[in-house]
Amino acid sequence: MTPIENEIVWRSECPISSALDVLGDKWSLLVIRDLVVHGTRTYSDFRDAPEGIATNILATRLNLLSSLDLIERVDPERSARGNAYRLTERGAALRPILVEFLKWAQCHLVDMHPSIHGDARIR
Amino acid sequence: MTPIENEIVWRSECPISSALDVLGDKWSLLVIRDLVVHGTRTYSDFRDAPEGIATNILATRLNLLSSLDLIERVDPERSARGNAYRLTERGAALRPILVEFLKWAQCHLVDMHPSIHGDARIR
DNA sequence: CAAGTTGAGTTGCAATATGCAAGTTAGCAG
DNA sequence: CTGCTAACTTGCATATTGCAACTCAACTTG
Repeated sequence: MTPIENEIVWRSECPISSALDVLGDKWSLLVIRDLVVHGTRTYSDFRDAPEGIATNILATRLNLLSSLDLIERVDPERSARGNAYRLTERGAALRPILVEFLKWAQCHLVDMHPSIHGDARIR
Repeated sequence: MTPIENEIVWRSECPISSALDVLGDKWSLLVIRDLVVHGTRTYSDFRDAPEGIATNILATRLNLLSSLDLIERVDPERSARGNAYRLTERGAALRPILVEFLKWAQCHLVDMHPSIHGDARIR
């Protein structure tokens, strides 16, 4: 087990910049998306999502999001195997961000990405 | 002038994933933020923002966002010098995403980032 | 209970992307 | 036409991502 360095470097005191210091990459919000859509997800569920996240990236993201208290194990007592992840309250509060991304993409991305799913909804 | 490769690789047909294919990095949404807050910004305005974007990154982001029609020059006829950028309609439609990031950060990031600006508003 | 299978990661290394400093170019002011 | 400066570009060091292979512990099957 590597002692993971989770030091976030805050680029400024701007809240938006700080949110992007945490979530501003291609994968973190997709992990959150899967949890918003499905409620709980195991490691292999995430790994098998259509975007194809690499397993090392997945592991570091799950660790980072856990250490920031955005996600947690469904059963903290049990071992990793079969022990899914779910959103904490703080993580669930990211939902409106995903909703706005969804709305924007459906309005403004359809013409540059023809096969985009134009009528998806977050349940 | 380098012939810039602007090929976006779409990881899936999911709209949220596609939005992150475009905007999922630490800098793009900060450029948008500056334009949402200030209306127009020149190259040096962006460069001098507190987050300290490197000039090569800034140049590639401005090119990318322009080619995606999220931002544009205020005066398309004139040369670069003093010719600010502004949001297109498509870019301005990103505002609600930034608003949700702001709200989330102010609620949930204050305790892990003490000096965050807790009462900022997007005008 | 030994052997195989599967979930949940690690590790090593190649390919990209980011960060930093310095250099270049083209408008403008005088 | 000379110097100043905004707007980039380039080169190179460092960090992050992506891919494939490997480990390891937890079940499950005979």
